[in-house]
Amino acid sequence: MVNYSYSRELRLLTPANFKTVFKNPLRAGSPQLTILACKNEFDHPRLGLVVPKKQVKLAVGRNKIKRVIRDNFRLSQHDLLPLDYVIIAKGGIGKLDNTQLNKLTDKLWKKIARRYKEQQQR
RNA sequence: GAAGUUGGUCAGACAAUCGCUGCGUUAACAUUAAGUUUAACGGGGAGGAAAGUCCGGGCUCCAAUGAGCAGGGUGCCAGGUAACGCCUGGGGAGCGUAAGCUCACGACAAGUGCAGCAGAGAGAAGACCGCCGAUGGCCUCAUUCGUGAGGAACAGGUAAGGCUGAAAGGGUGCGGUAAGAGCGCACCGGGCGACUAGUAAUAGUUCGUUGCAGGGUAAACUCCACCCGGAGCAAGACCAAAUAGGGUUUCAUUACUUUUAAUAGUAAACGCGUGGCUCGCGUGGAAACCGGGUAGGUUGCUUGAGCCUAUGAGCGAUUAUAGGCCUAGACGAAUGAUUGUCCACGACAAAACCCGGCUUAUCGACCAGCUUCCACC
Repeated sequence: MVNYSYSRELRLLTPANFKTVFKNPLRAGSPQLTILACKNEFDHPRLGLVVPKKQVKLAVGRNKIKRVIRDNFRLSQHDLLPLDYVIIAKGGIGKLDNTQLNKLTDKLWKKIARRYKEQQQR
């Protein structure tokens, strides 16, 4: 059976982890979300989330976005390339409902996978 | 039944699948500074405001003998409480037919200040229009030469009426007067002092006294009474790598003296510039122990002024006793996602050391008390 758990190994835990991703990232964007990705030393992907207070005012809203994206990541973790991902929320994300948000993240996973392959071929 | 008012309760429900988190049990693994890591099972897992951070406390560290000053806060009375700026009951004022609601409600007669425009005058006020002109003077007439009558309004008197304003220095009436005026009187109102009721704020169709004495503003300074040490869980406590660095001891090293012998003793050095002094630069070994402490980790961290029920005390806030219950504890931060069914189609909004309040936001649903109106018996 496939393991869909979301343990601590799959998260970016310290500010240092985030910094390394920010330094030299691959980008895939949309008006509502941006994904940054970067190689890591593991054979599994890791996720970090950034939802600024500026973009989503209420704590309830910020939590909801994080949870939906996190769950999406958890379920699709085996299809993703083993990279460190940082997802940044942008303006207008609060207007999306859960299904829209899921579709959008799926799209961006594919997009960033394509970019990564292009870079490797070069 | 309608409208209103007060208090309280709830905060979509159910099922399946996949997760997260900490607790308990079991198993495996590891034993390095720490029961650390992994797996399985069981039973927990946001709010009435978790919010704003506006008050009050606990807790922790720092400071401290107490008191005062400064600064800040509170402000009718009594009670409740760990405490409060909160709550309860009472008084007063205002609003409402009523149930009920609202109030920053100490002192402007301690002192100092402030008040646009208008208005004559705004605080021991003032005289523009007005009223009077008794008294003194002026003019005319009469005269028994003492004065009398009339007039004007110069001096003067006055504040009734008008005017201005949010507000004009008790009100109404009668007397009084030249005209007026608490000038006098009656009634009403006010002040002061008793008395009575009440713990008190305060009240009184009570008694006496006082012509009545100066309006507002203290969220103006101020005065009076009472209260307040500072900083905060990133508080604080503990464990503690790697690397660098601190201290102590021993050994090593170097020089000199000594000895059979690094055996013993003394000094701290050694190298280079430079042969020596001085000066400058560079180097200064090893081990053990001690202390501080960074990364990181543990703890503080949820059993508490706790909740529920019953009984007693109290108008009530609350409290006493007995019994029962354990109800989130994260740290890149859990409490979710997907699908399905149903309905009244789900508001405001998420813990971060913990409590008690206040304030603000909020789709609705339900329960109880009370008031007014209508209908029926």
